[in-house]
Amino acid sequence: MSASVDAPYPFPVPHYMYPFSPPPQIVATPSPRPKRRQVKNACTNCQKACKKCDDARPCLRCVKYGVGEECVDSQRKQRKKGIKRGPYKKRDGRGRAVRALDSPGPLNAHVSPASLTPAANPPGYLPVPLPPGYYAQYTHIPKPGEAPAYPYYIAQVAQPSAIPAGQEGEAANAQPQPSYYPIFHAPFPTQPGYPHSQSFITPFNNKLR
DNA sequence: GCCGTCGGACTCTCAAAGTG
DNA sequence: ACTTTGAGAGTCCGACGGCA
Ligand SMILES: [Zn+2]
Ligand SMILES: [Zn+2]
Repeated sequence: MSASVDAPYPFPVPHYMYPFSPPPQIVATPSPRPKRRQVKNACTNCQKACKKCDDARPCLRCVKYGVGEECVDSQRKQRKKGIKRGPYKKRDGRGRAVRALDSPGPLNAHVSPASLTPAANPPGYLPVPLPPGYYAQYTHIPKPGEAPAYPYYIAQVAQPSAIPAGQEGEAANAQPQPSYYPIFHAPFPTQPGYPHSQSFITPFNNKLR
């Protein structure tokens, strides 16, 4: 069904990844589906509901349901240590395929740089004209005395070169301090009927709700 | 139409095992 | 020390049903 905050796209591209996704007609090939991107930590509400979260706090979904105050990161378990494993199968040459995404990038990273930059587009999608180092994200910037709203922002993210190889800066000290640049605002926070009634079209040419 | 629930496919992370 | 592998732990898609 349609467009809810949970599944806003007609195709499986996370909205924070490909904000200016091209209209369907220029999506060329029936490509293998682009990789789904996950947030590092879903908030407890989204986790409970098994729904998509985002990196902003409060997250889009909590804001939508008016429970922004309850939007907190879920606790992640520590991985078990000391688990013994059998010998590995060597997969070299032709059979090697697992993490070899299509490009011979830096081999030290399990996290493909492609997943970090806007330069990477899933197969079948055209590049979008975003400045390097930016990708779009829904980010709520709370202002004192202001009701929660749904501004769209372009969030500046750390350049890939500034990210420690292999890790996306999950350590607290590696966390970039992004600055946010408002590009435009979705109209509906002040619209009557928000959030439940009317759909609208974002300038991204994607229907959000 | 919206919402909540949930099974399971998918993704991410990182310790163990392997390599030089 | 560095790289590779693979599985644990997590996210969230998509189907479904209930309700207004
Ligand atoms: Zn959330
Ligand atoms: Zn939340």
